[in-house]
Amino acid sequence: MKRTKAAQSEATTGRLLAVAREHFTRDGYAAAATERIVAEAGVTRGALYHHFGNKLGLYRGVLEQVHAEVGQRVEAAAMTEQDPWQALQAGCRAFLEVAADADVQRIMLLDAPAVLGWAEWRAMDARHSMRHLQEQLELLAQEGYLHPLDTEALAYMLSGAMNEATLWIATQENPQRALQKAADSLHRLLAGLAV
Amino acid sequence: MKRTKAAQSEATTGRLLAVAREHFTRDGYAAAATERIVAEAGVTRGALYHHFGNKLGLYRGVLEQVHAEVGQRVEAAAMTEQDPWQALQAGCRAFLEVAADADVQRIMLLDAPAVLGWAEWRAMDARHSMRHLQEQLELLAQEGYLHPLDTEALAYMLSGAMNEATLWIATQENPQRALQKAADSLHRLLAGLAV
DNA sequence: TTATTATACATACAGGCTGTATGTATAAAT
DNA sequence: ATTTATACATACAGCCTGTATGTATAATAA
Repeated sequence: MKRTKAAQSEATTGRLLAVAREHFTRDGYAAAATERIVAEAGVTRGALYHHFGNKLGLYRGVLEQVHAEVGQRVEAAAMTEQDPWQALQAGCRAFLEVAADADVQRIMLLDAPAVLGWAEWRAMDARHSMRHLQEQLELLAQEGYLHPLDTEALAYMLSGAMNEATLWIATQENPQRALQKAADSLHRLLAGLAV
Repeated sequence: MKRTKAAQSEATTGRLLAVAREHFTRDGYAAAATERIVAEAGVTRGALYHHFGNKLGLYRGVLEQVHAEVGQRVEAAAMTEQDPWQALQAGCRAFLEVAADADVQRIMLLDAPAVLGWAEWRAMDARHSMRHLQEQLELLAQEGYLHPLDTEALAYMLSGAMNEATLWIATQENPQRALQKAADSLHRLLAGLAV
């Protein structure tokens, strides 16, 4: 069986990313051993270091996937609404639902800031989910719906509030109910921004 | 020179905590080597494991200190105001200022959630800073100043917003100005909660 | 006062994990 | 057909944590 190098490479990196994602979710970054990841992926650590450079590189790859998925789903939800306010609300609500996944919580919210540092973590987030949030806020501001505030500061604070909310929701015995409470609270907070 | 065991113990744990705090702040939890910490503290790893059980135990000790300091300063600021709304605002503002310290940012905000897990991190926070926040919200709710909302959900979201805000502020070239922007935004968000 | 016990460490060792250096087979390019 | 580059596998060195064991001294009991 002959395979092209590109195909071989893609197959290996794909398996590594998939297995690593499970391990990073279940064990966390520190306790996830590269030896166990590569064994489950059917390769050796040589392959990992060839494709990703080091353990951190593999983590970046996984994190990029998670961020991209979250960003897509949030954007999709926001785009169903025409009214800017409704779009913002829909996007926020979608985030609260999407971020309920264990992968998102452990990898993207809990470990990533400590592993990559806040700046790199935020930079990656900015390329995906949070960019939409700030754009939406700026749109509202330009159309005069918003009190005169710094949209950047606002975006970070709202993002932080939602991140914390999803982690809180996940610990509640009735997550559905907790989600509603968080959404209500968020709704009220956003209401304070409107003129 | 004869020393009592209790005094000896206190002196050693004190030095270990002080040195560890510096290392955890500068290097982060993962990269802080116990060997280097004990060397700088003038003891061996035997002492560390005797008093703190393991590296995580030492981290818990440091974190408890940081949390306690932050909690005290926030409470002190809040207590200067009589009006519940003013007290809440003052406490929030104080937190934004106190959490500008590198120790607080790296240890308490960035690493702790990943190292201890969200539940234990929040439990420790609840015993210090966040307890005041929720109490204040409940006070406001009971006196009818607040829209009917879940104060627990609200407390987590506001806490998350402020945590993120301080980390953002620290990256801005003009932190003083950024602090003001964040405080303004927070003020507006809180305004949405009032009836 | 003396014998015993418990505390506060120091030292030595074992195991795990990351990163690097090196070797090899095969696809791609010349 | 030969050279080169890619995609790995293997072996090794170094660091770091936790544990097991030894020891001196303060606290306690007899």
